[in-house]
Amino acid sequence: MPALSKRDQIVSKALELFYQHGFNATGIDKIISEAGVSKKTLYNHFKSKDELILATLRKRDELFRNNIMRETEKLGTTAKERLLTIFDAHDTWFNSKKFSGCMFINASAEFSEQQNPIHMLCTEHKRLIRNYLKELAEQANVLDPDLLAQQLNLLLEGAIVEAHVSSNKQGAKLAKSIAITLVSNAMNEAH
Amino acid sequence: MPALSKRDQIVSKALELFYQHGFNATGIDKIISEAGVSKKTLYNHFKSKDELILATLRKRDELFRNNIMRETEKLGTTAKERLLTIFDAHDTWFNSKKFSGCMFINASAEFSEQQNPIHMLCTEHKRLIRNYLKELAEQANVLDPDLLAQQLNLLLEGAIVEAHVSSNKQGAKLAKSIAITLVSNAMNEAH
DNA sequence: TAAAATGTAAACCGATCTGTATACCTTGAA
DNA sequence: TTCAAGGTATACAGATCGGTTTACATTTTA
Repeated sequence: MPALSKRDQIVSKALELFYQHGFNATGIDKIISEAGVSKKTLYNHFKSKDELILATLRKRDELFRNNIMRETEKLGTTAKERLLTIFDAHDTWFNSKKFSGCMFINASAEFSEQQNPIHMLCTEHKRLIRNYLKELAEQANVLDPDLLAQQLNLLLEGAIVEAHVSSNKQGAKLAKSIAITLVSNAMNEAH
Repeated sequence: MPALSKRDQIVSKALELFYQHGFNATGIDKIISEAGVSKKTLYNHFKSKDELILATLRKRDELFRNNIMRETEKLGTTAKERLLTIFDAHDTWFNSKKFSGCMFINASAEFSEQQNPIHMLCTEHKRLIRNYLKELAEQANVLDPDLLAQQLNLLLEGAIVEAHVSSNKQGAKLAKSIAITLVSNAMNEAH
């Protein structure tokens, strides 16, 4: 049995190509030739390119959140610390090779209709990130966990855009410094 | 003489189509048929599709910044006020019909290589927005205008992404509430 | 009024797109 | 050992892509 199933080979390569070059700019022929798989095999596993994109983004969501959460929780011990170390985790990501922005922001740019299943998956990804922040905020016992989660999420998204569009690697640190104030205020309110 | 030159007809329609459907997803044939112009005319004015995209984004930059600055300065009188009314101006934009995110963030998603001229134009647009914020901050006499400009710019970008990816129309108000704190702190430091 | 510039419509180019079909091969389990 | 499942390679379909060319019409200007 191979290390990766054919399906996983396809998704893995699609993940790489879609992320680096975009969705409309990446053809099926390129994916199959680089994945070393026949076209029939691809269409046996996925009904259409859109289905492949959806499967790819689902995988990306899983990998990305696992990575961010692992890194965040490695760098901070308490929930309060982790509300800030998530910015350091993003900093690491921004400085990684082949960083090309947030794949879900990128997908939303190409599939901008709100009702498009691909766009809806992007919305869901952002909700899950916000929900992770909310859980941390609840554990940190702040007064309004939902508000703090929304605030920090907005800072993260601003930092991601800065990092990608403007190649500004200071975005994460800048966002973190604002976050420190917000977390501090949210804690004081709770006491 | 017509109200619009052929060139302007083309750019105007390209602006609409590229914004709504993306760059790679919008073909030259669609632009010329909707603009009511022959293909030869388009290629007389633009050497290639990439050149048309560049011209379109230059026009978008001009229109967008004019609109945002006019609205910001209509809603606020002093520079300090305007550091906050720019968030209201964005709020109005988010709630406009056919809002599809920031065209420059969208373009950066499809042309993600840093050295690509299209990507570079997006970087420049963001720099000009940040520069406008810096000018306002200088006029408001804050201690570190450049820092405040970077902070507020990051908030604006976070709000834009929230508005587009998550259809969250509260992003502008959320960002503004954070901005109030930042502006207030920046003013105190200066006295 | 004649010439030059700019426009149109449409055919055409070769490449590429998503998706299907055909024919053959390999592999694992009954 | 046979047979079905799932793999390969390749050709093909019909549409569309960016871009060029041709032939003709209109407009502008000298």
